[in-house]
Amino acid sequence: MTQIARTPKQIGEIVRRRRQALKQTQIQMGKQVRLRQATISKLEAGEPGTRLSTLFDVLTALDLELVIRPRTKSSSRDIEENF
Amino acid sequence: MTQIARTPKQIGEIVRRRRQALKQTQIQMGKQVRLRQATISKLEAGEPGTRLSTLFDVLTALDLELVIRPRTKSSSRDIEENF
DNA sequence: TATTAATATACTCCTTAGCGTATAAATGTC
DNA sequence: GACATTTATACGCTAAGGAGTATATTAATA
Repeated sequence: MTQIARTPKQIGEIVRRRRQALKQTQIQMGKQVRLRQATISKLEAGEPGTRLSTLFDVLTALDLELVIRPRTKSSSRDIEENF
Repeated sequence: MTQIARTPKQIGEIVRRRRQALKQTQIQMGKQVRLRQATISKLEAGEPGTRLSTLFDVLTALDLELVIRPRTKSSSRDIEENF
């Protein structure tokens, strides 16, 4: 139930899966939080330039929350991969 | 150790506390991930327009990871507060 | 309190998100 | 295959992030 996201692409995937699990369309979601269908499409596609406010709007619509925590041992060794 | 962020401002606070806990300056952090000191300053201040890529860069520098999960009962009742 | 380090602002430039609107391209359904 | 629904793209436009650079403010500390 709790998924780690290390890149915008991963966030997009999580959002998409959740939206589909809730059986909602991008348009329906967009209406709830006043975002265009195109905007949601790009977020799900993993656009790195997506704004934090947009992400939070979407998380709200999907009843998801964001948690920040120290990287776990198992994952922290791939830090360099991001650069 | 694991903190919930529901707004850009809360993310900023979490980032700032973590950075200070690691005894780093905004400049030092910025060098690690090629971000200007000013950019980090704005993120910590809670700029809603901050880009996802910027957030991930910062989380990487601070050895933090982002988790997405369904809202907990205790917190889900304030969803409307975001709108 | 004088000085130094750290953070917040400012200015110009370039790029891009997100808006409205519209349509192409997939995907589903009969 | 035909039609409907959903998602991906496109165009013009406005607003704003982040770059470089520089400086004003605000802590820290001698």
